[in-house]
Amino acid sequence: MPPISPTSGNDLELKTDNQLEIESIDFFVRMMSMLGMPRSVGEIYGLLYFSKIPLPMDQIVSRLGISLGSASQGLKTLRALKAVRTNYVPGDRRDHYQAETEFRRLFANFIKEEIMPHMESARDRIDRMENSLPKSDDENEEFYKIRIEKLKRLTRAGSRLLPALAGLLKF
Amino acid sequence: MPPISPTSGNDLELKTDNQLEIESIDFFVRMMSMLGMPRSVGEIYGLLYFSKIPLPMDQIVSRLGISLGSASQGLKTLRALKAVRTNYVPGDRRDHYQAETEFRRLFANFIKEEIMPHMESARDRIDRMENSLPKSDDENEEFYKIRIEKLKRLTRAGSRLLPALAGLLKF
DNA sequence: CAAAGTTTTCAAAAAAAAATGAAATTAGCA
DNA sequence: TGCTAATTTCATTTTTTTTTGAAAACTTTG
Repeated sequence: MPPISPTSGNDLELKTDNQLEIESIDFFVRMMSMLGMPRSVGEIYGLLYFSKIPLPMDQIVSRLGISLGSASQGLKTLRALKAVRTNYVPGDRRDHYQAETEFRRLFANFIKEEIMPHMESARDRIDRMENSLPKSDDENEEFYKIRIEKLKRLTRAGSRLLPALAGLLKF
Repeated sequence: MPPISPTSGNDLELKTDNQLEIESIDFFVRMMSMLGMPRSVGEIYGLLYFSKIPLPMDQIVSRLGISLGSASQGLKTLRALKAVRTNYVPGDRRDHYQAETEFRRLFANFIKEEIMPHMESARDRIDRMENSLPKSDDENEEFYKIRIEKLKRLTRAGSRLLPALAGLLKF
């Protein structure tokens, strides 16, 4: 699955261009995979990250050699994370995609979309733990209470710290 | 796959015990899975987290209804993360496992073991990107340089910030 | 409003990850 | 040292996730 020629350029540029693209795709495939994102999402973002011009989906498909379905689904994911924006191109009815390269914003969105919902349901589960604690105290009650308290502190710290984290990124 | 009786207690205690255990296992399965850990790892940690006494592997196996292989592999992972410690019990030749419940320490270890190695190889990959930049400048060189610079800042920020993060957890 | 181009959806296939179970290894004890 | 319990390893199976590809659903425009 060799990538198809970039929009501009002669052979030498092309080769160089591709080399950077390949490294970029490699980079983001790994980074995204750390964040639990599928390969295709990393590939798409990696391609767009070093593309000077916004690319339509069919170009993404042909350059990466992935299926339309993957591309569509991957772009949907990236849109949800606000990691790509669509660009209007006059006289072309395809959407043109461009990478959002401000990592601070990307990060903030990731936390909001992917992490925070889990924090909330974690709190619910801790509440349920408290309810399943016996009112009638047994010898272990104190032990259990301490463990539950630790979980509460953990989720509280997470809920406060994670959203603040993006702000700390002083690039 | 019903969990087998806890080491101590009558029927009522048992039931209550199990309820908390179930919630705990549920909680940690999800939390660990957010961090990319397999189900079994979350189950084991969740079980140990609310266990007052350290448990040998065969008890973990029978209570969770997982295989020996899973348990062994899961405990290996947890040991690598220092999320469990082994306990010596006189007159018993099995290892007894106990959960490390100080989340700050757990977190610090996770960052060190699971994240930092990736940051390092990310730097290598960025170096390779710079090498694949054409010396002979083309019209895009400036654009590429800026993109690469952003990646450098990202990895630098990550390498500084993440290890510091654990310290911020003021439980 | 029809036709062509574009994108989404989703059942099926493929790939990747995790769990199993039994053989191999290791470690404690008599 | 030899025996046995405990643990690890790893090829195979199972489960889960991701990708594919083609049909359905939109959308623009002639």
